[in-house]
Amino acid sequence: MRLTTKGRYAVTAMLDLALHGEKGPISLSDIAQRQDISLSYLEQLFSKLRQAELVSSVRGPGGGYRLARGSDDIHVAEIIDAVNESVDATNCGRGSGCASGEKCLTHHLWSDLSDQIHVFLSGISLSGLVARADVQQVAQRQHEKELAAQDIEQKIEIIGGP
Amino acid sequence: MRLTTKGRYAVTAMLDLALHGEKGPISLSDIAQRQDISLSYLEQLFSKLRQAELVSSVRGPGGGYRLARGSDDIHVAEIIDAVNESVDATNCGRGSGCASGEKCLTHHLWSDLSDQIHVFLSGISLSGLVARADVQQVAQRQHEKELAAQDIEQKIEIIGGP
DNA sequence: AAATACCCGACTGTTTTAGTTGGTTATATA
DNA sequence: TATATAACCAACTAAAACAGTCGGGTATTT
Repeated sequence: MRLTTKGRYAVTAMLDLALHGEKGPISLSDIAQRQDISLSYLEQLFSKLRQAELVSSVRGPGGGYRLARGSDDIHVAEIIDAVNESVDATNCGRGSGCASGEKCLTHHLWSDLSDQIHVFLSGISLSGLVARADVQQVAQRQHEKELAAQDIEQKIEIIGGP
Repeated sequence: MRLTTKGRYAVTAMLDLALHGEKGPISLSDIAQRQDISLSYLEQLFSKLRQAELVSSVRGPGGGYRLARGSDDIHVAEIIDAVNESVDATNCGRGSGCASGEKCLTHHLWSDLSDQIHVFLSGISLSGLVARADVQQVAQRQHEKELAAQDIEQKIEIIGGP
């Protein structure tokens, strides 16, 4: 179990899907704009999320991604594991001949704690996060901002588009 | 809150202190041998652990480090935070003008979850880890290994030391 | 005086992050 | 059927973090 900003990006993007994915697939460029993440980086992350069968994709215009399962059935631990690509658990099993548990003792000390963290994050679902009041507040603000941006775009179009 | 092998090293080393620190200060070279971590790297980590006032040091021969507080009063979250040097929380407050919470919304989404993880790890103390049966088993094995190593050293000395 | 062991800064090689570039392929729509 | 959209894909880059090394210092015990 590893926790970096990469996992944060993935969780944030999935949370965005859970918040906006009701009416159909969401394009990555939408998520990129709303959550301020580079589009190409999102593509890399979603490639992994798709391999892990956490999302499904629809190609072509109007396409995008949607959650592969219900938001109550997707948990934070899965998302983080999907983008962090397992990483041989610890640096054991290499040169030190750690087979049969003879050496490599530090490994056990940590992996035990790591398991606990994993169990903890497996208990937090996307719907659980969505239900939180503060998250809804943020989503609301993002929605208002989006509308404002669309409004500006329309006005530009009226003044004289390409 | 970040979770990498760096934090694992720090927690493991602190656990070693909790296990062996009863009879006096423990030298870093002892920990380096037992836990198979580079001595110089440990020095860097303990520099930070000392700044965070999680350990205190004794210089000179017979010196080393000891826990600054009781092992029931030192928690995993503190240790990890100490070596990961905070990292401006998230990448906000830089170019995007995230003051007053207007922008930088993704930040809130994540930091909320991050807080939960933090609270969770704040509930796990060193003494809590020490009390675990499997940890004691590992410590016992390490102790036996240590005795065996000392035995070999003695024999070498008898045969003809420097 | 000598050995121990903390303390400190600078340096190195490797891996991971984060992002870029430049495409190809599938598909809805006009 | 042409076009725009948006997923897909691979290779590349800059910057940071990780893990460790090196060469010194300083305090303290024996």
